[in-house]
Amino acid sequence: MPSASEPQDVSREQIIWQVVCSIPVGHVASYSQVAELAGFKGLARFVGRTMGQLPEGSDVPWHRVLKQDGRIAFPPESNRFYYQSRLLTEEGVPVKNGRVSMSRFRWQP
DNA sequence: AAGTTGACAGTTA
DNA sequence: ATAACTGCCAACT
Repeated sequence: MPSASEPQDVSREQIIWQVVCSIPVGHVASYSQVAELAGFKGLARFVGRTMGQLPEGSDVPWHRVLKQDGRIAFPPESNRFYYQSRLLTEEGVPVKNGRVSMSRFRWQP
């Protein structure tokens, strides 16, 4: 029996991370896309908030999740912005001006 | 209980 | 293309 103070949406986070883990290398998805695939259509912000709770050493490819227009969600010039940009580039997804071409690299399940 | 926040998105100007 | 504004909803104060 889980303690009452434990967040009860652990399964929701699991579902979201599972969807993110299914994004193939070399492809990306938007927050809203992840939300919809996870069965939480319209909850893009919730997906973003959930991503923020990922531990640093996680296997979840969080860097493959971008805004709908292909921009990185972090503030430009920030450390995380550059980090995500680097991870994507190393995977073969070019990032120009903090942005990925969704028409080319958007994951289509 | 009420107000604020946010790794978002869509519409309008 | 950019910016302002609105809608959204769970988590947090």
